[in-house]
Amino acid sequence: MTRAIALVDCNNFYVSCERLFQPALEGRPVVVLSNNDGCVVSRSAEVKALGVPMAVPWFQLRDLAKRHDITAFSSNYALYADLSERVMRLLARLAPHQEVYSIDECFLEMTGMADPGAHARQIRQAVRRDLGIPVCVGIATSKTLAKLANHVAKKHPELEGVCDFNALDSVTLDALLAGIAVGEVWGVGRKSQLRLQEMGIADVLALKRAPAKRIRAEFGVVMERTHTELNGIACLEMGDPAAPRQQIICSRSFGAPITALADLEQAVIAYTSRAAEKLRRQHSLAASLQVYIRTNPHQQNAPLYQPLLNVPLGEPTADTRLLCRAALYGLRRIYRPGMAYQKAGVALCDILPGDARPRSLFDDEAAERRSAALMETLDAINRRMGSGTVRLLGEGVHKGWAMKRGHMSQRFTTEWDELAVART
DNA sequence: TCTGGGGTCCTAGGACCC
DNA sequence: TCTGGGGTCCTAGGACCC
Repeated sequence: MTRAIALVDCNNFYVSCERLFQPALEGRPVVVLSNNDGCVVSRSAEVKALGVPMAVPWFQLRDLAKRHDITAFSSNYALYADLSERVMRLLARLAPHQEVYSIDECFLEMTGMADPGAHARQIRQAVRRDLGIPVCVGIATSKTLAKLANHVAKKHPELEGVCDFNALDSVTLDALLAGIAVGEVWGVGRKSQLRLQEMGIADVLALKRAPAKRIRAEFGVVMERTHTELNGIACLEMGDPAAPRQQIICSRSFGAPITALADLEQAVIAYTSRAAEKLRRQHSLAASLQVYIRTNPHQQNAPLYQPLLNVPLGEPTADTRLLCRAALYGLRRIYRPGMAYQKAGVALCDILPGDARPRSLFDDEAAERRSAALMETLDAINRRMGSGTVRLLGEGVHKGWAMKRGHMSQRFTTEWDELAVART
C-alpha cells in the first residue's frame, strides 16, 4: 500500500488570526512582529509581494510601511495559541493519526484512504468554514516530500491549496522538483544550501539524484535521511503527540537595556516562574537549570558578554521557589556590573516524569506534599483569574524591563474583558 | 630507548526548524 | 533609537576508566 502522509499548514498563520477579528484587513498588507516589536515573523501575501523577507527588523521597514500602509501587530500569543488549539482539535478528528509539529502545522496519516487528495480538499474547506483560517495541504510518501508538496500547493494558486505528489507520475514529479531551489527542502538551511550549490547541487531533483554516500560523507546522517526521504522512502516516522518537552526555555529581550542586578533578578524570577508553570503543566520535574544573560550582540562598539551557567538542583523539583532560588544563585555568579544587558533567559533541563523521582532515605515527604499543594493552588488561581494573578514578590511590580508591545490586539478568545464586540 | 587503546559520559556549540 | 523566542538533534572534544 502506498504511504500517504499529509502536511497541513496554516497560511501566514498569525496574520490570519489577526484578520479573523478585523476582516477589513482582508486583501490588505499586514505583518505580525516578534516580541519587543523586533522583527517581522508573519507576512500577508500582499507584504510578500512587496519583497519583504522573513525576519527583517521592523525599524528597517518604517518607510516602506508608511508608503504602502502596512498594518503591524505585536505578537499576541494568547490569541494564536488558542486558535491553534482549535485548528488542531478539528484536524485530529479528520485522520486516524496526527502529529502536531508546530503552532501552525501538523502531519496527518492518510495511508489507505481511497482518495487522499479529495479528503484534503474537504479538510481545507472544514477549517476555513468552521474557524476562518486558510490552510494548504501537501501529500506524499514521506514527511520531507509532504513539506515540499505543501510548498507547491502554496506557490500554485490553480491547485486550490492541495498538492498530492502520489497522484503524479515520476516524470512530472521530477520536472516539478527540478524547478524548486534546494534551500526549500526541510532540513536544508542557509549553510548547507551554500555548500550544496558549490557542489553543483542547486535544485531539489539534483539533491534527490546525488549519490547517498557522497551526501553522507559531506553532511552527515541528518542530510542522508533527508536524501532518503526525497527518494520517497519515509525514515522520519509520525511522532508521539503527547511526548513531554525535554527542555523548557523562557527568555526575553528587554524593552530597554538594563544594568542593575536587581532588575535582572526580577526578570529571571519572572521567567523562571513561567517556565515552572509549563513544567508542571506537563507533569514533569527538572533536575537542573541554566541561566544566561546577554549584552546586545548587534552593538558594534561594546564588548559582547553572554555567559551561561548550569545549576544542578540536587533533588528534581517543580517548585517555583526552589527553581527561582537556583536561578538567582546562577545569575549572581555570572553577573558583571557595569554592562548593559539586553536579554536574559532560563532553561529547565534534565526533565523527568513527575512520578519517576528516585526516592532516598532522607526525603521529607511532608514538605514535598506541602510544596505540591501550594503549586497546585497557585496554578489553579492563575488559570482561573488570569496568568500572573498570584506570583512571587521578587518578580517586582514596576517591571521597567518589560518588553515593548506597541501594536497589540486584544486577547479576543481567552479573556472575558477583551472579547470581540459585535456592536456597541 | 621505550610511554596503549578503546569505551563511555558529559558539555559546548552548531545547524536547523517554525 | 529600534535586530524574537522556543525547540530538537548531532558532533567534536575532553575527562575518565579499565
